[in-house]
Amino acid sequence: MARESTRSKVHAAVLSLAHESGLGAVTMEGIAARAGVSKQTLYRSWDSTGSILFDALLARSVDAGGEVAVPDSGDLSNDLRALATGMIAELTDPAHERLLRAVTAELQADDGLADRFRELLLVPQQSAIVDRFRRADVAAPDDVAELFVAPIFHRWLLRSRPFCEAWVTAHVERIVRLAEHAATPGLPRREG
Amino acid sequence: MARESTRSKVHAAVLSLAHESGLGAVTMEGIAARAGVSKQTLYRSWDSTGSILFDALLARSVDAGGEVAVPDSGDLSNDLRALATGMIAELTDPAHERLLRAVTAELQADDGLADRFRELLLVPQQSAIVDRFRRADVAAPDDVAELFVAPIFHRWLLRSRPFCEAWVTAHVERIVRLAEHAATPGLPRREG
Amino acid sequence: MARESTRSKVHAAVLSLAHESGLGAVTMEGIAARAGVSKQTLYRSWDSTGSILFDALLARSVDAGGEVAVPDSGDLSNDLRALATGMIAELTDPAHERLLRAVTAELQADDGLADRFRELLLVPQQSAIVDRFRRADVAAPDDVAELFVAPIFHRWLLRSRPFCEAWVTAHVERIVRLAEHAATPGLPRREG
Amino acid sequence: MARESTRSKVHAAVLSLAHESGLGAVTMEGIAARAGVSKQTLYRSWDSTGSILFDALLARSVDAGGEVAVPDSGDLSNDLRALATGMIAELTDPAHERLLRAVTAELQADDGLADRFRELLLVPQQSAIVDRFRRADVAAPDDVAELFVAPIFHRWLLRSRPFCEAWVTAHVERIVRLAEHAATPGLPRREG
DNA sequence: AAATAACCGAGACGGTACGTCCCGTCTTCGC
DNA sequence: GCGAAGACGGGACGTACCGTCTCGGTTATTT
Repeated sequence: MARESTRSKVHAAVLSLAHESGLGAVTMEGIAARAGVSKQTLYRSWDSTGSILFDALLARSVDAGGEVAVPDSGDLSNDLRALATGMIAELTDPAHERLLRAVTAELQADDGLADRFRELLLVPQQSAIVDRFRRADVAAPDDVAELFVAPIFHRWLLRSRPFCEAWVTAHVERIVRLAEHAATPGLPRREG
Repeated sequence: MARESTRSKVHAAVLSLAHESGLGAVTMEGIAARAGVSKQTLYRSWDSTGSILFDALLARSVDAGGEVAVPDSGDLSNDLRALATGMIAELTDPAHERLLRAVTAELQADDGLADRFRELLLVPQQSAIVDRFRRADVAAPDDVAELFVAPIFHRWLLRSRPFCEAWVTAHVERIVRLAEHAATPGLPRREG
Repeated sequence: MARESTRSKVHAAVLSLAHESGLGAVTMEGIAARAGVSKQTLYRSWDSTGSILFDALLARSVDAGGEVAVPDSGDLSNDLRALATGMIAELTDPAHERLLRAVTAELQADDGLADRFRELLLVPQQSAIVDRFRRADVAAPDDVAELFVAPIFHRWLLRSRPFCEAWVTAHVERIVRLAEHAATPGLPRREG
Repeated sequence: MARESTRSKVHAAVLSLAHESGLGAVTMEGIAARAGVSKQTLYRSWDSTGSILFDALLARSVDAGGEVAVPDSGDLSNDLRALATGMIAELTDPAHERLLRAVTAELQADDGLADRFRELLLVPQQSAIVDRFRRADVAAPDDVAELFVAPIFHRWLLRSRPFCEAWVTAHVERIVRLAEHAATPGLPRREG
């Protein structure tokens, strides 16, 4: 398997290409040229630009300390607001956005990639959020977490409505209200 | 602009190609060949396969009676359940899914296409749903409608979790509960 | 089929490449680049570098007036000497040799090319020589012509022995002697 | 230099590849794989597929008893006919032809290979034939031997005319006639 | 017998060329 | 005079070999 130096050269190349020239400019030949690597070396380790892109994202995420840090201050509202703000910041960060959209686009056509994406990035991240709800004794924490996260992705993926501070506040408030009503009744809750 | 017969031949060609051979097989040359039309004719009316695909989807949607029929029986829960089931059925219909995913993927890279998509397909559909909530005197009907729709798209786009009947029921119940609490208080509601 | 200007650009390119850089440097990509032509254009009209090379040689030969000029002064010895000297000059001309060797090498591996080569270049040339012998009333002119030509090619192809003036003279003398003995007896011969 | 077992494995590999898959299929990588040898081992001992091919042919020829056996029954005509028939059989033997053509093709492009080929295979073989003519007291035995051999190679290399029994007979007869006239006059000849 | 070197298999690597597909433009020719 | 048919320059695809270059794991001495 690929030498470590090769992998990192390739990762750097694909990230810079995706960032500066957009999605369509990410080609196997372009990556090879930018990384100073032969095409065969790419094909030995990856089977598509999507794989490389995903691998690069994953490596970066691992380097960056790995798991998503879900804040847990005891105040659910504040924590969710911070979380939402962070997610939005990451999704709309000009340095990342094109890259993330590229991967999302590839997911639509490549089932294998979608599987890896789900298992390695989506599930861990979502689990962390679910745990935060569970710690707040929310019933059906999976579903509530999804309800919290989905509108953010929806707006981003379908560009249906722009993000704004007011909406984040209102959204968090709605989710918290829902969570309270869904909280297991009769049990002392760690937080109010 | 293209002759009507040309447009329909092209629409038929692109739909059949997308359906039978997958996303990658939709090329300008392929469409031209399948439609019995010259490439120049395609380029005169469209600028990418995404445009053609989108145009075809739009035409089909118009032919099919146009707007999404949001049920309005007076029973919000039943109506939402029917609506959700219908959306899920359309999104996962093997005859359409590849096509819809193809367009979604193109949206990530093509801002102009994303704009047209939002204005011509997304907004009308979403408005109809918002209207349904408004008719039920739900406060912030836009946000609630989004909260209703987003998890469905989220599951479909990121393939995060499969669809199942039980989830639909629970999801609708959660949305309705939220809507009730958000309903403008003090006004007689058409439904309970 | 290819535009005439394309053909001539390609011919010029392949001839110059073969001349200056040797046999191995003649590649489809190289020809395309040198000719300012796309690879697809080459593949539309030819299936190998050998075909292009052969086509170029043929075109050049046609442009140059076509058929081999076999001298016919009435003096068989002198004519044969001139013919042999001309053939040797052409085969060893530094401007052509690599090119001719390239084609000869390709003939060994490509039956179709060998057929075309034989029919379009070899047979006409050989026929002209046979005719010269026939006009001298030589019996079995085909075989004698072959006996005349073969050693020249043999030395060239297998590099068995170098060419020199003395050998040419001796060779021609031997062939003429053989031809005289083989001449149809009892008939007045045009030449002695 | 390579271990003897390696050499023979490589020879076997290259011969079988050339035989079964044709000239183009003989590659360094293919030979290494077939022989169960690393590429580096090949490059340590040879510099091209042509070298290996030639080396294999040479080894085979040495194994087979080495020199060409030129028949010497005392009857020049019969001996030459046998010799010609043998050469033609070898050249057109389906088991060898592709291989021999491959080497001949390589000779056109590789001067060093051509030198080795001439010295190690061609000269010894040709000398044996020259000796046969010399024993028959033929004058200029080199040239006559060449005249005898050249048409056979000519027909084979340029595929100019097919081999047939009648031609062999006529060819031998012509050569013998020429040889008689060229025989040193006034000396008793060992044969008539 | 253990130490030491030479050799070898395996195969990653930067490259070049292959032959194909599709891009978007431009030209030709028939209805 | 419009439009199909398709040639054209170009760029990327994925593959096959090239010749070079480490790697370990034998072999075969050499001590």
